[in-house]
Amino acid sequence: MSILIAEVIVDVSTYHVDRPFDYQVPPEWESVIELGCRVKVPFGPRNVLGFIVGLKHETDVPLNKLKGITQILDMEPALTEEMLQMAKWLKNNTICYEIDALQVMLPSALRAKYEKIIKLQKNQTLPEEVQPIFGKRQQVNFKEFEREGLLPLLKQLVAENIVTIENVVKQQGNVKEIRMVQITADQQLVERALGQSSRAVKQRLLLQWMCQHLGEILSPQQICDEAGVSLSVLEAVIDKGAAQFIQEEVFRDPFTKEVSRTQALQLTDEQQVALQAINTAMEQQTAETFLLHGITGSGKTEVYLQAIQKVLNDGKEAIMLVPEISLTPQMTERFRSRFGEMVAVMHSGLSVGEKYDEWRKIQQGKVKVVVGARSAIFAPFTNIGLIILDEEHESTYKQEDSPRYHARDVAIWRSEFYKCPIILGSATPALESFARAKKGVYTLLSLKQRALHQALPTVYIADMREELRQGNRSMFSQSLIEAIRVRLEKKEQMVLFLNRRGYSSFVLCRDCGTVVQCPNCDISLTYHRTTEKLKCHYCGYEEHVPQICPQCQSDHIRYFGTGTQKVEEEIYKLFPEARVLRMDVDTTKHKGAHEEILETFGAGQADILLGTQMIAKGLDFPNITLVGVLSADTSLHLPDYRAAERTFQLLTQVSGRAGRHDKPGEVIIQTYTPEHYAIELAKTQDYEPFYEREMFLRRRSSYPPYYFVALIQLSHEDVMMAAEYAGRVADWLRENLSNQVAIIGPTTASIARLQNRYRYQCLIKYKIEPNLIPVLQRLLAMYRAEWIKQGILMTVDLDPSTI
DNA sequence: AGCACGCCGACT
DNA sequence: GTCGGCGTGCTC
Repeated sequence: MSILIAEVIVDVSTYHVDRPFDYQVPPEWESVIELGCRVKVPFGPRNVLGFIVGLKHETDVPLNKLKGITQILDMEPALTEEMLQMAKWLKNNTICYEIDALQVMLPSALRAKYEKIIKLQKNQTLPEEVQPIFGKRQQVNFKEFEREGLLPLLKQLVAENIVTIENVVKQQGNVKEIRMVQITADQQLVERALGQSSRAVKQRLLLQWMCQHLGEILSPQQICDEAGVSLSVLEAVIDKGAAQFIQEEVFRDPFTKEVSRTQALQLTDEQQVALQAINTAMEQQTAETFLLHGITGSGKTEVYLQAIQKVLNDGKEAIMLVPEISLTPQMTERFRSRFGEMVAVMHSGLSVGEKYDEWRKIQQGKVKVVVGARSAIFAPFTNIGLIILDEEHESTYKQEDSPRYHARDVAIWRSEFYKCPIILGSATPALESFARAKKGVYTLLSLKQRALHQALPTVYIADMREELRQGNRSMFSQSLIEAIRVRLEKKEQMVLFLNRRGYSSFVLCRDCGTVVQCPNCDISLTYHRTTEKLKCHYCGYEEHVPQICPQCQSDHIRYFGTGTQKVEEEIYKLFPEARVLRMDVDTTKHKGAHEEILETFGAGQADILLGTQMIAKGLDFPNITLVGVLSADTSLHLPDYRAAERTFQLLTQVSGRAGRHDKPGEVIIQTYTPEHYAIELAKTQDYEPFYEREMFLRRRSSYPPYYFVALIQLSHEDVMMAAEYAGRVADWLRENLSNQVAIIGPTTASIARLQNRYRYQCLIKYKIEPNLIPVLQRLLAMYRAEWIKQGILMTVDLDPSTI
């Protein structure tokens, strides 16, 4: 009979092996093995993990070269056939290795962990030098030898066959098991035990109790508590055979708090219309993409919830993506209170084990809804009825390293696979999305009214140049100070938003103007008050705050810029009675800190919530009546064609935090460029005028959505080398791409040096270029064959989120 | 990516 | 003569 051959993608992330390798499936596993299983295979001189991507009966590989699979790691395949197809699509459309595409779909717990183990052979004795390492053990980790610098000796020991080296392949996380007790005692056994000596009163008691609970599986603790005996008694009884310990799989529970159930809310007419359109698409099983454009507070979430309810009624599954953890506590709570145990969550705040368990709940069909960040788009459902991307314009939906996928694109791919609709929801859609909706590629659904008919907050623009002219050199405009005072008096809450990007505290010499910079990157160091240190946010470099200027030795050196800590201090100077809650990377480090801060604020235990990016979204508290944006400009002047769009989105999002309930809201935006259209139009929170204006500019300079862009980044330790090869890239692209394509560059990247490497980039703008991917692949081939040896590093990003 | 193989300089 | 430096090439 013919043998079974498996095609395996091995866990080695390099282009040389980015193709399936054939392995023989041992006959006894032929009925077990399935597509998508993880397997252990010999690869060259070592063992690696791999994924079965094909099964066949023939191979071109000569039989003397064909090896067999060593082990099957999954009885139930880790990857579905859909995922295998999706991985191929990802590979071709984002230019990545297939193995990376496969890995990204799995929780990190299932990734491989490789360990080298040194085993002492039987009847062999170790020389004295290595005795202390082994102690009484029969095997030790390779690293222990390495640490002691005993590698030459190890080589000798291997040669003499005293020890052997084994490569073990494990996975990073495991199923959590707890010890339970199964009560198996039959009547006879119990009687016999009871009939014995009158001693062992406690055991007798326990046995009697067990008779009432035959066949049950309980935790040891529970049995001891209920029967009123100690653990040692239970162990004694188990010894006699009246019960036995068994290992039971459990899910680690990431939810800390109970939620009460809620019912569907009454929909407004607009919401009803939107829901109806979505429901129709679900009924007709069409892969339709809806753009749900709803102003802040218009009740998009309620539309999602009711659409998902229909999915559940139809016996299907739903994926709900949210931008990042900032949304998840409030958002997941809302989902759990509506759908209870049917919900799994997936975000970066979970431990490896928790993520694995949530993933298994999805895989085993124990839940029907997943609420999660970007990677949840790969949730292993097999009957998806609806996919939702909330705040679809968020750049966190784009993964910044390989595979550089956009969750929106994956969502569309999966919706076509399952013939189900997608909802892209936003108050400020990405220009690309709105343009597609206007063209009819997406179906536009609009919510123009706030759900509770509250008025939109009034937005006031504070011209900081004017403030400066009037001698106000503080970071607060007069109007903002006044507004804060009023809120404090009225005992209402407020949110102050600091757009910190590129504007954190730095150290500047007042004599020569030197800003202390990172020695490895062209970035100024950020001052951290808590540790009295200067830190580089890009490479992690740290140093103590200098007492004198490193340039001119002056001692007139001081801190500038506005970190959240600085703002907090300023607030206390002006309003000593104010209770400020600061939410930034420093205060949200530990697990659950996010939730704690929001809860404290929600409970009214603070007047002012002060924070960065992370408070811009989702926050929904009735008592917030003022939102202050301390500096709207910081994101406006970044060298990125999306800077204006980002600023408009951000301002609209933060403004939406005010006056969501019965109290009217007010927003104060401080800026040095009040005449900029992104700021002027944020004032009226009117998306379409902004869209028209921005589209005009995009068309004029040939940027998306009119053109597609691809970004090639290149770095080298030596400036000249980096510049030279960046030039070669540009020349080569100009030669090989059609003249319809614009190639911008080479230019220095916005951070010209990072981790001691000089960075250049080329931008490709194109409309239709069928050759683009093949040409880029040839460029990459050239890079891998020659340039990489020169120390060049190059990356290609189709559809970059920042440039 | 690892790991082995292989071909050249400084040591016992 | 040998140990070990890291260039080159392969992995079903």
